Amino acid sequence: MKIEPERKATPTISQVAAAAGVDRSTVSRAFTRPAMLSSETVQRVLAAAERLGYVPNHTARALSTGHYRNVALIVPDVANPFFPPLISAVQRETDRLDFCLFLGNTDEDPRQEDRLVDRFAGQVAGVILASSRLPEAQIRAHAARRPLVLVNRDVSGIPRVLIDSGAGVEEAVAHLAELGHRGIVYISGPASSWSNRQRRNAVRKAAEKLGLAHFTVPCPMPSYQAGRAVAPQVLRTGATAAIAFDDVTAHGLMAGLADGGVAVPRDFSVIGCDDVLGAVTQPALTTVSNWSEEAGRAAVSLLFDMLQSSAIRDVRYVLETHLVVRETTGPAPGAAGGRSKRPG
Amino acid sequence: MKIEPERKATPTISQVAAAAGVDRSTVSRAFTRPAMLSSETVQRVLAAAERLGYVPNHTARALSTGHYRNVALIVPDVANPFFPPLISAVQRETDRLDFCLFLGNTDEDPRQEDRLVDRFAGQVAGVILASSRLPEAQIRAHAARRPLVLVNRDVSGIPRVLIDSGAGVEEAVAHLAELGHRGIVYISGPASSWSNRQRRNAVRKAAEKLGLAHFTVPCPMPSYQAGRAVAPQVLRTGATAAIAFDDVTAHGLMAGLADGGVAVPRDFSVIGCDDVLGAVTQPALTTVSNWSEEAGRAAVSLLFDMLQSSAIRDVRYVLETHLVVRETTGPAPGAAGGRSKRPG
DNA sequence: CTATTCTATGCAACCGGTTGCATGTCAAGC
DNA sequence: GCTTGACATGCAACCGGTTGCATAGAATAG
Repeated sequence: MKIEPERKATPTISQVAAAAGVDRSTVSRAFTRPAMLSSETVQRVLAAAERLGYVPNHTARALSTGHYRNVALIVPDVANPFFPPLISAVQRETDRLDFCLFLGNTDEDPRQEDRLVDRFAGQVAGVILASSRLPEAQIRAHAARRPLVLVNRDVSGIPRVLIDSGAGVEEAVAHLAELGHRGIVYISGPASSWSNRQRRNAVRKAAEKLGLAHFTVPCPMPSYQAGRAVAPQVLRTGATAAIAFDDVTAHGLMAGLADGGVAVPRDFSVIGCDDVLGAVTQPALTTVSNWSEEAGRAAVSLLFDMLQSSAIRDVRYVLETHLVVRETTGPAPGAAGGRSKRPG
Repeated sequence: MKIEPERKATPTISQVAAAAGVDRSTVSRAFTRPAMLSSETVQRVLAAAERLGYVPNHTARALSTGHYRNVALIVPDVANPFFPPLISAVQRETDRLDFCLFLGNTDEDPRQEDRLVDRFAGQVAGVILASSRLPEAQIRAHAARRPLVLVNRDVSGIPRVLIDSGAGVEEAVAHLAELGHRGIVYISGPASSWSNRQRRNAVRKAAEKLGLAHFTVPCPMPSYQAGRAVAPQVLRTGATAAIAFDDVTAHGLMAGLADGGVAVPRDFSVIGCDDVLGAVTQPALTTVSNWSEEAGRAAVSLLFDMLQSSAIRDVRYVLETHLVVRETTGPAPGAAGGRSKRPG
């Protein structure tokens, strides 16, 4: 009466051994260390395996070797366009190294993030945490139990790859100053986001250095809708330009401005972060570049470094960013700024 | 001299057994069937486990039970906005059922798809293949070996969830006809895509029924760039409206039309498919709806049905679509059509 | 008070591979 | 021609759990 649903007729090493007339260990070696066997035997075993449709069982192998050829990647929101390129890169890399990738989605919820890490434990070689929303103590606790790499989260002692938007944001502020803007707004992202803190600080520092007035408008979620909703609040500051936490928020803001009859870039300038929308907005969005694919690749690389030498070093892998000027920034309205177009 | 990188100090069932002064099997039962033991023993074992920081090993359990509490999802392109909501839904569902999710990305390459299915085999309870580009024979071969569910691929005998864009596309053609358009273009997607064939056929059938001229312009990849590139070719047909394989292609087409000075919807009408861009294009895209989240949920549900009752039935789960009219469709230029705005 | 049924636990085999060691074989070395 | 060694393969233990069956002790029945 018991149901045996998933036990399909997958041949095991024993069946291949029987078919080839050798010991199970020989079959195993034919796959893992063929050089150890006579090429004739290898041929015979491989032929038998092929004929039976044998595929080595990952699980059994992991159990006996203790090496789980799996990696887990945990992200806050698959649907946020920042992540798909990263996910894609991580998948490509792990795949190249013959590993399988587990994907976890936390919906921006730290508790869920915690649960996922534990769930994956025991079947992965290591974990990559992208844009973790977990408190530092918990990250450390997890890192103590298993190889762990962070993306866009700066915890000393834990290998991490950081996309340093600081430089790009600085350029962005300078660009706005040069266009004659005297007041700018930063539209913030999730409070627990490292990138958000980094960007906010960069805006503040650069604005102060250049003598610009600066404001922060909070935006709870990095989404189009949320960005659209904060437009009135942004305008109320009296600033003439905004730098948003990410492109999606910036895109929403543009829509919100359009709703209020404010033209971009004539009346107001907008800059995003992450460059994930490419030039697909109308007008094309000026933004801070961001090689998230590169970040994914680097994260996998770091993780495998850890697996190979257990001497856990303190690695901090920083990726540069810069400003990509497109069409959403222009001279400050009214002001005499912007070296061109001086109204007669 | 051997490196033991990933073997962290995780206690095993044996150590807990020793600490609690019982047999390994008793420890196992304390976790899996506590009712079978005296509550006193359970307490003692659990206490010992707690003290040692014992966590059951997923891999070992899977090996001995034959139940892998993992599911694999394979998609052609994580970065295509059609997939993230689907991925997210699948992840959420598997998670709810206490399963882990493997993610595979094939880059639209059938060979890669094939390799991935095999790689995941042996550590998953089942596989979900979304928008498979594999020939039917190979899909059948894989389905014969393990529980398999298809999304947007119609192979009889294999449980599948289909997003029936037929109805929505028909509505789209009717909508264009009503607006006075006499010639329409279908911009096709990947040749091996079931959705593409379905949409192309729906356009043809509906156009013939309504007496519209129809053309097909091939577009190798469903991407913004590719869509943009085919604009001249689309215009050359002399049609006044286009239905694109997906929103991304449609969005690209809009850009391509703008490049050529063609205004949407004044000079040309555009309709997408999948409704993944929401209202974020400018003007907002008229499109065919598409609950890809619902598809993800349904796929997981089907897969678990299969796991529970091995009586593999022929399930064909169809999701409806309809036209979402926004701002990229308007009366045919010049023509007397469109019941409003009759030029004097 | 003995025979019988439960109940709680231990024993040992098994899942599907891997791997250290033992063994058998054949060729080269002296 | 016999020893020595290299090479190819088999044997069996092991990875960390699960589970059918056996058994001992307690509870129940007669």
